[in-house]
Amino acid sequence: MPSPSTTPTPPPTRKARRGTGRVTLADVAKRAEVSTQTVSRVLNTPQSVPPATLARVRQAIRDCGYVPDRLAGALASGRSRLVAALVPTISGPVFQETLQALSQALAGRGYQLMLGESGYDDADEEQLLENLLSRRPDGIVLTRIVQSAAARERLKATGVPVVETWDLCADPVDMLIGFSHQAVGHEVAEFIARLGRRRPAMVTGDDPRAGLRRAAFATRLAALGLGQGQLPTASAKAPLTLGAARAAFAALLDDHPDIDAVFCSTDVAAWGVVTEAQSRGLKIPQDLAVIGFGDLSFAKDLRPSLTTVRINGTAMGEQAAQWIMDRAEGLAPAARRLDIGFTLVQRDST
Amino acid sequence: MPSPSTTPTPPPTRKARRGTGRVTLADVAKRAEVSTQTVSRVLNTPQSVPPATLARVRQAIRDCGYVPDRLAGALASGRSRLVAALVPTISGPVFQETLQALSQALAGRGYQLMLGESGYDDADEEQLLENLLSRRPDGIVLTRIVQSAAARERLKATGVPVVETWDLCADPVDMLIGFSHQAVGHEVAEFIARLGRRRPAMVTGDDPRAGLRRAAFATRLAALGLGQGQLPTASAKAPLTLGAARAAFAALLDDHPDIDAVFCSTDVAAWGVVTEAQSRGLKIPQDLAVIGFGDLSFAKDLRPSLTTVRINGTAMGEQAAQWIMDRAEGLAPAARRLDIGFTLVQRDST
DNA sequence: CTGAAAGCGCTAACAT
DNA sequence: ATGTTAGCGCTTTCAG
Repeated sequence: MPSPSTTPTPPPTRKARRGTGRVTLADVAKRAEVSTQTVSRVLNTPQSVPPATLARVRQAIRDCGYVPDRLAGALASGRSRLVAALVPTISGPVFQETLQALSQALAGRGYQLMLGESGYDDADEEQLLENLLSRRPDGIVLTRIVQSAAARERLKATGVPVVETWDLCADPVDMLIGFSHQAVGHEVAEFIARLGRRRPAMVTGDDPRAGLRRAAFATRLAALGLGQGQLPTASAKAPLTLGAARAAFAALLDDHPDIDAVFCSTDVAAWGVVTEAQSRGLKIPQDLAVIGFGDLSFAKDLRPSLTTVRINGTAMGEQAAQWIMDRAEGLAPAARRLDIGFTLVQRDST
Repeated sequence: MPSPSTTPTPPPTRKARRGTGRVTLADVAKRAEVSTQTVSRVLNTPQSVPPATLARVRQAIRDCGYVPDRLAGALASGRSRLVAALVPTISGPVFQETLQALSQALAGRGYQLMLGESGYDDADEEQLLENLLSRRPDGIVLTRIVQSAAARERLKATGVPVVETWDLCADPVDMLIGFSHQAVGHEVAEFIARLGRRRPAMVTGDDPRAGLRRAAFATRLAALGLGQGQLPTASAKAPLTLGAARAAFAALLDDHPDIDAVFCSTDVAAWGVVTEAQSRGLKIPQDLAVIGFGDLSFAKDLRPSLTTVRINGTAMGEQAAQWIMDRAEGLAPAARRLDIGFTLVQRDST
């Protein structure tokens, strides 16, 4: 069948690619009888378009089933509205509050979260960061301090807004929100002294920050004259599971049956300690005081309810999102730093 | 200081934007004295470049500190290597295994995960999907069946590979991997009958799939002549927390003190039931049989260890990643469908 | 095996 | 208030 007088398909030029077949801005523009620029304005700065045009263009958008290509938009504008978050592990409950707050704060303003899993191992950190950087995120949120010097330099060089969280340090890459793990260790040691316990111990995962808390805890205990030199410690691979914590504590108890207080590196570990202790007929808190870390959602509902160190993960997530979006939109002054502290929540396990 | 004879900055042309100042392919190409094309080949198809050139270009890449812009690459190639995952909530433990498996399988082949949180509410589903689609992902993984008809049509129209997980249905959008929630309900009902329990109940979150399990459970119980008509049920907002489950079960027990078996919509709920029951002096399993759902990592280490329905979340995540990457690379035949089933794991709580 | 040209879909900059 | 032009940084296509 011969085609009508109009030529719907342009005569194929020498080489070059033809479009992907998707509906583009140009299609919408044609339909609404405006320029692509106007359609773009309707999408990005609707207040700069008069109501009549606005309505017409929006109708055209709907008619075409147009979905904007933000990849192309990002390339053209230099803003991806993508934010990368790096967590040691997705399945650990510790950073979930932070992640959730981050994700929600971002989604509310049209940003999208990319998730990267680094493991507790430093080896792949650089590789992973480079992968994320190649996606041109408007910001990167790290749930720890960047370890590798090369990675730190790389990050500084690119100039992406970076927020390090869940820790404090003297020389952050860029922005920093967290608390002092040493201070936690000290405060828990003093708390145990106040309880009158004499033979404290620790059950911990092998991640670096738990190590920081342990060291500070041990030092302050020694200063207070508690324990006998070496702090009895059961260590297991992070992230600790209920079963791993139970097993670790069981072994610890076999070696040191006279322990009367345990500081745990996470609430999950504390839960394991409580479970194991109870199964051996130990009374908590009478025979054994148990202190967790994180104040995860289950801590207050455990039997007995768990004394723990409350960390405001939500605040960190929200603040990180805020800082990054401010920077992306050119509002923020400079590097920022915030110590959000922590709270020792006293419950029935001590 | 006057500049030397060469002109490092080209004279600014009329309008137009100048580069972003970042190192680009062209910079690397200049330094290695090859075309941009060759650099691109080194990055994407190194086997098509002779070793000598390869080495020279790679050196140039290192010297410049070049980080490829995959946003630009995605635009040019039509492949973003971005995969979107939609979960009801980040903080729920149920989908974590799936997410983690997905993330790892993707990362291993250079793909990146984008995370979207839909809530258990259907209202924002379309909005959220459209947001994700505008990022041009190479695939979308959903941890449930798409509810809204409009969203289903939209997804089908775009042609993005879609994997629906954690459920089965007659008419999937595209690919499907999951199990039958009805079958779970039936099997648990029969199991309870075999245990000889006469007064079963349910503690459940208010999400649709838990509802499916409950309905099937209730129907089969009735068929088996168990219970007295209405199935005693405590329902609370999903995702259930330890505390919410405790409270819900406490209320249920007040109304129905003679309950002798409880099927819970998640292991967390079961944990709450166990905790509340024990705090009231009930013996498990003697006085009360408790059955969970999910076989989360803590289930086997609870006291008593928890009988539960094991779901292989890792398999779903890995398979979803595989299917999507295969499709993105043009390998896969067509829509696919897989029932991965489930296993009733019998432990000490029954 | 290597390069030149064209263009992916969009937005910034300049014009009107 | 709206249109025109020139790219963003990369890959595809085609030619040597």
